[in-house]
Amino acid sequence: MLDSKHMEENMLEVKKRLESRGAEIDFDEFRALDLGRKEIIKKVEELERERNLGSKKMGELMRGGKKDEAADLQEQMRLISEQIRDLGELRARAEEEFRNFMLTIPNIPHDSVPIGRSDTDNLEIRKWGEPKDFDFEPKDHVEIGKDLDILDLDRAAKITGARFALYKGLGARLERALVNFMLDLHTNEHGYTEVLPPFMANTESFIGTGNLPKFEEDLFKIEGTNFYLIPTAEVPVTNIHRDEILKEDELPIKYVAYTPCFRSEAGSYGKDVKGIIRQHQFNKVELVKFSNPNSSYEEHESLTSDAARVLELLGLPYRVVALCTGDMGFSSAKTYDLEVWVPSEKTYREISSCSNFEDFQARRASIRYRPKDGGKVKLVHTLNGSGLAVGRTVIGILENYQEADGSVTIPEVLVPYMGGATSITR
RNA sequence: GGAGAGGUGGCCGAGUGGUCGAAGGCGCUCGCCUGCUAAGCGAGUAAGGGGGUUAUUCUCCUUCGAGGGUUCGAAUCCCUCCCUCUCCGCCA
Repeated sequence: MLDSKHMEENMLEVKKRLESRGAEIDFDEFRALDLGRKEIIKKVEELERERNLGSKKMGELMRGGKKDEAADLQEQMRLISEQIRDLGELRARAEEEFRNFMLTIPNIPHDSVPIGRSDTDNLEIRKWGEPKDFDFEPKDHVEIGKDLDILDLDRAAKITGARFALYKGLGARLERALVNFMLDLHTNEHGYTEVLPPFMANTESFIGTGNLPKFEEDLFKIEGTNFYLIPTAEVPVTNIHRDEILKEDELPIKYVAYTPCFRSEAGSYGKDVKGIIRQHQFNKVELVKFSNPNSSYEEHESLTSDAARVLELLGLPYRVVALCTGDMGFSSAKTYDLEVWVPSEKTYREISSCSNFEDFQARRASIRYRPKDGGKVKLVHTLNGSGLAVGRTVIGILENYQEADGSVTIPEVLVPYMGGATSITR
């Protein structure tokens, strides 16, 4: 959520920046809702003040035993109370309307974000590693998985449906090995604290991160509750500190969490239907930071390189891309995507998305900190990034490490996590 | 699932209809004292919103788990819901 005061005072600027990401906001409506709300607040508060004064007087009269005077006053007060009740309802409605409006406005892109409309306008920042030259035609991960009997998509479809996976043998082991490898790396070497959150969260949490109210169709809802399956650990982990005031000394707080992620993938029919690129359920290790606003962009850089380090240690070629204004997520002020090389497609595919939300989520979720110098409490900045999406890392390994004989070599760092296995063979 | 207790400021905790945004303690900030540390003494210390200045100050309103109700007036009484704890039952 944006700061409504800032919006009011910099309307043209904000409008321009939002348009750069393709968001058309009706500022006339904003103004009308905001002014209407303030006007009614003023009226109600004036009446409430009268009521408070009257009540105080009433207390004095009662204690002084002046019953007649008290009776007169009581009648007046009754009228005021009625008005407060009526206007109070209007006020509640006006404030809710205003808030609902504000909740649908996306974040303002940071200055450094390239302007553009779609992913074709994204900016490549850097590349790491050399895509391998195969002296045979590389297979895609579906074929590899089938041939090695480690990935069974047909049976997953039988069990549940399309866009689900069944891993088998060393395939299942590889998924688990990656989760453990990533968690160990981020906790031991990058200073993150491991958390294991609930895999469902309530409406408030989803509003906090910006997934609700606008994107309900992307989520799986649990019938008969106000719980949704999490589409990313970002939701439960960011909400760890919802409605809290942190100490400045505690910042930055850095969490890493493994969770499965559940996405309805509404609107992506026919897209990435093959293999395990796009699933209704997938595993992810997520990095989340709560940062001092002064240093959130440094934290963003380091978070991105923490995620990239996983790819480097696994020896997977990747590139870093700065998303353009038109391609960024709703809540983000700036996003880098990490993209891993996929030999069968001869292209890079997203494997991690690292974002700085500035105070957008913090304002929605009321996550603040008390400055050391004793000033007013301030909103923190929140950040997160995949470190990494596990299923897509499996794709990267299967395809980049495949051999002419159909086997797949296990990257050295993973061997201890694979029970000593150095390759997957038929 | 059954029975009971409870949710109050950054934290703990008192408070059963008006004098309560709320005692006391802890923590924190500043000052004093002190060879260092600790202790001691004094003062200050909730958040959100509206108005006014916009630099500080000022002023008003709201908030005692959430939402309704009773009342001239609710932290306090009533109802519903959420959550926590204890005991019993069941269960991974």
